This record gives sequence, C-alpha cells and structure tokens, in this order.
Amino acid sequence: MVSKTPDIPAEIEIPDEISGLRMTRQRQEVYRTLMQQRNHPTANDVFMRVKDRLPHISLATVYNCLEALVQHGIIRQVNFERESSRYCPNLSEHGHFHDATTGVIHDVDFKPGVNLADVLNLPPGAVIDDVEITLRGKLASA
Amino acid sequence: MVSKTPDIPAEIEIPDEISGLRMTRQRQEVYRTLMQQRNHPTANDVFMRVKDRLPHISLATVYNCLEALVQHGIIRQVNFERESSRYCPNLSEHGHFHDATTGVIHDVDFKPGVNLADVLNLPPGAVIDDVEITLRGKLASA
DNA sequence: ATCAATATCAAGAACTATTCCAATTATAAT
DNA sequence: ATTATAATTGGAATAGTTCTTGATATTGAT
Ligand SMILES: [Mn+2]
Ligand SMILES: [Mn+2]
Ligand SMILES: [Zn+2]
Ligand SMILES: [Zn+2]
Repeated sequence: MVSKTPDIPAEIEIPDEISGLRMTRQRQEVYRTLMQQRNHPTANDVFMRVKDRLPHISLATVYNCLEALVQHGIIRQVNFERESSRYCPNLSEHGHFHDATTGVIHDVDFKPGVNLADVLNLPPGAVIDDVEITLRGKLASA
Repeated sequence: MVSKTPDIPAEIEIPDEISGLRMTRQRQEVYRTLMQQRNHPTANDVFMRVKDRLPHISLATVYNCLEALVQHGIIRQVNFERESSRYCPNLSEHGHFHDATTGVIHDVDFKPGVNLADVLNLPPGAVIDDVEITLRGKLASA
C-alpha cells in the first residue's frame, strides 16, 4: 500500500534563486517539505520525507541544505533544550510553545506594539539583534 | 606560584541536605563553584574549577551533580543554540542576554507585573509551566 | 560548444557533548 | 557489624552534527 492521500494538496512554486542562494533540486525539496510540514521537523524528519522525491539524497545533504537555507534567512533553526534542532519556515518574528502532553510545537506570535524593554530589565546600552522565546506547558483539553 | 588571591573571598555555607537532596562533598563543591563563578559556566568549566578542591572528581560526576541539582531546582540549566549547556544558580525567573562581542552572558530580570499573555498571542487554553527568553546582541561600548 | 573555475552533493569518517555501564566506595538503616 | 541503598569513577557507548574527500553539476568565459 504505497499510495496515500496527501494531506496538503498543492505544489509549491519555488524560484530558481532566493536571496542569492542557488535553489538546487535538493534545496527545493528540503524547502518544500518545510513549507508543507509546518510542525517543526528535525533534520531527520526532513530527510525521511524528502527521500520520497529524491531517493538518492543523503542526510549530510539535508543538513547542508538546511544550513544554507538558515544562513540565507529563508528558514529558521529552533532548539529545545538539548533535543535535535528543528526547522521552521515561519519568518515572522515568533516564539514557540511546546505542548508537554502532545509534543506539538505551536508558533506563538508577538502582540503588536510590544517592545522588550517594557518587559525586561535589559543591561544598559544593550542592542538586541535576536530574540528567542520558548514556552513549555499544557493545553487545557476541555 | 600556586597561591592566588581569590576574587571572591567568603566561604559559602552549604547545608547537608537541600530539598531532599543529599549534599555530598562533590555536590557541595559543584554548587559552591556555581555560586562563586556566576558567569554561567559549562560542565567542563565547573569540572576544571572543582578539580582544585577535589582532584579525584570525574567529569561524569560533575554531570551527575549538575543533573541532581537541576532536578531538585537548586540550579538551572541554560542552553544557547547547540552549544554546551551552561549552569546558573540564579533561581529568580530571568532570561539571558548573550553579548556577541564579549561572549558574556548577562542575567535579565523580568519587569515586575508583566505577564506573558500581554506580550504573546498564546494558543487558547495554554497553561505555561516554563518560560525561556534568550537575547543576543551587543552592549554599546561607549 | 568547449573548457576552466566554482559550487554542490554523497558517503562515510570524525567530532563532541552527554549518557550509560560496571565496579568500587560511601552513607544510611537495622 | 551487617546489609541495603545511593553516589562516584573511569571508560565505553551514543547521537546529533560537522568534516573530508572525491564525484557531479553548474556557471561564465572563450
Ligand atoms: Mn520528529
Ligand atoms: Mn567556557
Ligand atoms: Zn516556528
Ligand atoms: Zn542565569
């Protein structure tokens, strides 16, 4: 039983080049996978997925692709504790909520008009380049 | 030249048992090191430090001690990206600012009376058990 | 189209932080 | 003292990731 109903239908159009990065077949498929599978998969998750379309791809190449995409700001790498890195195509500034019961990772948007200095006692003169917010907890089931 | 002026003078009094955890000599020294060296050292940093006082301690033991202390809520483990874990004896709820130029990690306190729901669009029904805020940037040198 | 220069890929080896394991030692309970 | 339990040690094992090297592919001149 090989055929499966794909849960996400559409083909995604990916240009030949994104912000100076050559979009090879491998990079396209890695990127496509992240766009379709928006649950923050690990490199290995992506690897297994991409193999359906590129049976000869190697895990090292998936790592290379992910790194290239991250470096060019096309996707983001997200880490939870010491677990394997996960990858996220959501480029809007957001944090992550890790549901302890289901294991699902939810994107959490920042409310508009909030700035960090309102919330945190930053060291004087600090210029923030990057913010990472990670929450752990449970979703009330009822 | 073995003698050194200690930059932090006082001996720290550590009880025999903290919140049900037996405070062995090794755990005491690991904890003492963290209290004295408050710059978020790695397990290996702690190991090298503790060896001055316990020359026979092993790295595995340092890891064991750190884990025990973390588990009992006596210290916190903090992670940056995929770097080695760091350890922090500051139990007040706080985040971390990583100065890119010096590499120094600063504790960042939350402003009083702020709650996350003001700042983030949490998924409905989310109960937050743990928050982790990490900032990267630079400190204006002037 | 041909060629040289450059970039990417694949496979496996190497690396490193951390954990596991088995044997020994220390502590606690009786 | 004896026994049971917990902690420590040193080394081996693990796992995620990175590195290396040779093969392929792509680009940009000629
Ligand atoms: Mn997974
Ligand atoms: Mn260090
Ligand atoms: Zn995300
Ligand atoms: Zn801290």
